[in-house]
Amino acid sequence: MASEAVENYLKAIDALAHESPTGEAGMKRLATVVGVTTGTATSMCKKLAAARLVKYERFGGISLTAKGQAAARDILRRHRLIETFLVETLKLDWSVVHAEAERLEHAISPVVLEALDRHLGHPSVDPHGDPIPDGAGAVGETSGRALGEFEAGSRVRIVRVSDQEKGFLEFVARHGLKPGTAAVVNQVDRAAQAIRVTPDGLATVSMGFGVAAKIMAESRG
Amino acid sequence: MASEAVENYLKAIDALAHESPTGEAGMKRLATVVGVTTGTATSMCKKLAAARLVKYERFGGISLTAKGQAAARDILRRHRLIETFLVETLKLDWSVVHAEAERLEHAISPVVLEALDRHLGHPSVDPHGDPIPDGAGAVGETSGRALGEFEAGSRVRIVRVSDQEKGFLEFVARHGLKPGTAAVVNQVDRAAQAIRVTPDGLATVSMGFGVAAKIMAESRG
DNA sequence: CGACAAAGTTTGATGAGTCAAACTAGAGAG
DNA sequence: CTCTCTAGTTTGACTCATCAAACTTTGTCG
Repeated sequence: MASEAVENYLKAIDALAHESPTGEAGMKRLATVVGVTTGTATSMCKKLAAARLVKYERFGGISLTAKGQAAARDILRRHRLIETFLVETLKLDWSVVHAEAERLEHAISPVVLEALDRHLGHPSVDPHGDPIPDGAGAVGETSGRALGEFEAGSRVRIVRVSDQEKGFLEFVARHGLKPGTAAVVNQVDRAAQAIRVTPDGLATVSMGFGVAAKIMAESRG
Repeated sequence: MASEAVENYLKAIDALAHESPTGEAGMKRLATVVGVTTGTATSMCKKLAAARLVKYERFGGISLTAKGQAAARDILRRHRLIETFLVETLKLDWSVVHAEAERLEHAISPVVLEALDRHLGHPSVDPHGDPIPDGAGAVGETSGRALGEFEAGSRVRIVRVSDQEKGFLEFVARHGLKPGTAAVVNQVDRAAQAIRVTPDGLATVSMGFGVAAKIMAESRG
């Protein structure tokens, strides 16, 4: 198995590549995400390239090889199953489970992981609505559009939140906007860069486009 | 928090000190248990002494300070709660959980640990019958005598097995001698260094004194 | 006592992962 | 076309945990 450090780099490269249009990660961002200096990130990328886990050329972008992708998906599976377990079984607050899973994901063995999966009934998404890769590494499609992209008056169901930042998650939970919740998009004010949403049976919430972009929903007839 | 390596040394010193009449661990045994050379163990002991976790003098025995004991009990609590969880919640075979817990115990945070404790209903012993230290570090008394010390004909209840070796645990499970089981000690043959035991409703088992010394029981009327 | 084995210690080196700081490539502004 | 800024790279050093091998202590047995 890859070391803890290697796993963290792979996970970060995977995430950055997914959110970038070019499908490649930049060294500066990578270093920031992993929490090291750019020099450290550069030398680690060389090692990862030598191990055929990433594609890397001097001053070029960084991306995962097939082998690296497989490893990243495995880490993602561990991370998301652990998060699900922490929320479902141990009843921990979903705003803290990301950090906890970050530590545990490196220590859990395949045997324990599969037992966890069984115990949880083979869930397909984690508490944030992110898909859990299956044992073979296949990841379900991420569905839904950002709340800010709906028309005023749309009836929606929230399916996913795409940020693990504690403050954001607490905001979402406080206003009852967790995945699974039905809601109505009352207003989309392009000039004010803000929207108003009413989750079923709860108070109406206002939020800026920045936040609305991180809450994904699908239309509900 | 102490590093993973440090935690392993503390755990090993604690275990060795407990099983030694002098209450101190020897360097050779310590190195073997931790899985390093004696040179490595010596230098680590110096570091631990500098951190006031162990008492150590050149060519003298090694023992834990109060601070080291507290740390060791904390690790033991994590280890045993995790083992209990793996058996009780995830239904893993008790002969493998020791190794699994060994890895997870270093990654679990206080928040997750206490949630686990709550989920399990604050158990006082782990699946092997070993006491689980409470949050304050207090450890219950280990009760019971070795099976080999009973008189022939004693009706007993098995309370603990004091070895984590896979083959031994499988032997115990195969013959239904897990903690909690009621049994009768049929015969204690001092000359043959062997005993015969019949667990309630199961077949009679023979075992040498060596094995019998690792199965602890208490009298049952 | 003296010799020897076993236990313990020291030393020098290694690999992983990291940082700070000096340096280089490339892209956009004037 | 050059200047400058930013991203990226290189280098040298450091810490942690480790090993192999040379060396020292201690205790035991003849």
